[in-house]
Amino acid sequence: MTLGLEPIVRSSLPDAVFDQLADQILSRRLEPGDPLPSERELSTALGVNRGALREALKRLAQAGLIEQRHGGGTRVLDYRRTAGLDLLTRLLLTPQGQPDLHVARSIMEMRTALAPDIARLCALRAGPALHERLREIVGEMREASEPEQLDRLQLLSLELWELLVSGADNIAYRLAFNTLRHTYEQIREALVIALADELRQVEACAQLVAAIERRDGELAFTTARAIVERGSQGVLAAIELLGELNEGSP
Amino acid sequence: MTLGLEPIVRSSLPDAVFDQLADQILSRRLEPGDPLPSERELSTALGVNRGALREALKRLAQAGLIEQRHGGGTRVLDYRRTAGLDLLTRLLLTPQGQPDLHVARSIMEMRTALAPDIARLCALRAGPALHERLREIVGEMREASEPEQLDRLQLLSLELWELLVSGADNIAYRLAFNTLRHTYEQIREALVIALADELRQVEACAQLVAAIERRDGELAFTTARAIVERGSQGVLAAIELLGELNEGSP
DNA sequence: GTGGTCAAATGGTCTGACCACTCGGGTTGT
DNA sequence: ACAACCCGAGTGGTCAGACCATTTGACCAC
Repeated sequence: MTLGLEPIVRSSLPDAVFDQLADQILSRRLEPGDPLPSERELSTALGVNRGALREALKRLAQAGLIEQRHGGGTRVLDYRRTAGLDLLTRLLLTPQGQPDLHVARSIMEMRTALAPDIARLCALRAGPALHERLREIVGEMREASEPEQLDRLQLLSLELWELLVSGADNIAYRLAFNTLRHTYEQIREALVIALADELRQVEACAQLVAAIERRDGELAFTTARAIVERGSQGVLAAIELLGELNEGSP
Repeated sequence: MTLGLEPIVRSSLPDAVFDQLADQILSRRLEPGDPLPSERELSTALGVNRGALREALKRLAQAGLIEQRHGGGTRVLDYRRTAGLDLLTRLLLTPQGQPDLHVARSIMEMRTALAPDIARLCALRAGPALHERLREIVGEMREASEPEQLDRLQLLSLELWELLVSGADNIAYRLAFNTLRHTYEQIREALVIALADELRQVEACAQLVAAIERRDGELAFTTARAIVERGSQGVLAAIELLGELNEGSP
């Protein structure tokens, strides 16, 4: 029995402060170079303890959004120059909860650039144990495609790529994949539809796995590229359409 | 007059705590699932105030290394599944200060995958203002290559890629580039030597810029790929050699 | 077994104080 | 008039101790 229950989110005080200040900075209401109010001012203004505020500020500093100088105040940084990829998770959704099209396009492009190389390295480096698990996933994908269950196909696709990334034995790809997956999960439902074409390519996935088992890096590369481009092109086209619509009604 | 002075690092208490715990986790001395001592225990054990400790823990949680549960203790996570790309900065150097070869290889591979697409997008999207600045950089590169100044060539190369990333108009690439640059700067001096072959390709850079000015995405892609592969192959070969040496003397 | 109750341990928050550093303006010496 | 110095206000950094909120598991009643 599935009730569709979701765990209750109990956001802590520092989290709330972090969210609020991060939004102010990312929306350019606080511009790079601007000084932040003092910790004492901020804590009273936000109605939280200074300790809680400081935990939030430390996180903002780690994220590359602000810079604290002992005795010299706190300034807003230009996140486009100082923040790392992890910030993507916060950038995708605007404070109003809608996906930012420019960010979405960026993610799709990055995915298209990385996925083929991940498949290629996986073909070169994965062992038989991983091959076995890849075959299992493909088997489940086939099951989920006869009476088409897009939801399940999406989860299986994620699992497949999880395995491919593991097999690629590249920690940078592994971590970047984690970041992309976090952003992905924020709009998972919308992406089921946008990526439907890609998710339906079960046989292409089977070919990809076969190429990997034969340790054919180049074939794995091109096959993966074909799979991923199918989805990306669909999403990019949709984004372009939406962008033009938005221009008409600013 | 250049004295080669470096700014004095005044690491704060939370930073020191963060470093120490992060090293414990990344070196697997604390394994995923392991419970961390309570905040009160840790703070007395480390000799710092609980507030300072908490700021460090918050950062560890944001980095995806630990998970705090109100009332239920704090556990170590599997950073390979939960951390984002930003962690790369900490992974490259072992606690002893030596570069981790597996991480270095990963970074080189990622760079090789991203750089060509960055150049391609830059060719498609950059405007004349950027073209102008690109030409300037190439000009300076030529100056720095007659009596060969590898140091200066390295800085100019970084500037060039900084501009290319800007021109690509892709926030994901932008942020990933920031992360990679941070890791890069940690071993900049060693990389001057390892990437010498790549840095010397000033004329190839000129061709890349020319391709971008002609808005020829495909040409920019292949030219950039050629440039970057030159350096990566050298580094990868060196890494393989060092790896074999290490196996002989564990 | 099932469910309720309670106490201990843990993380979350608060208060108020003091230390360390930066910065700008006033002072001093020339 | 100018430069060097000094000092105090303001800021971030650290600390101690207390109380609140939640989890957890042991214990108990049914």
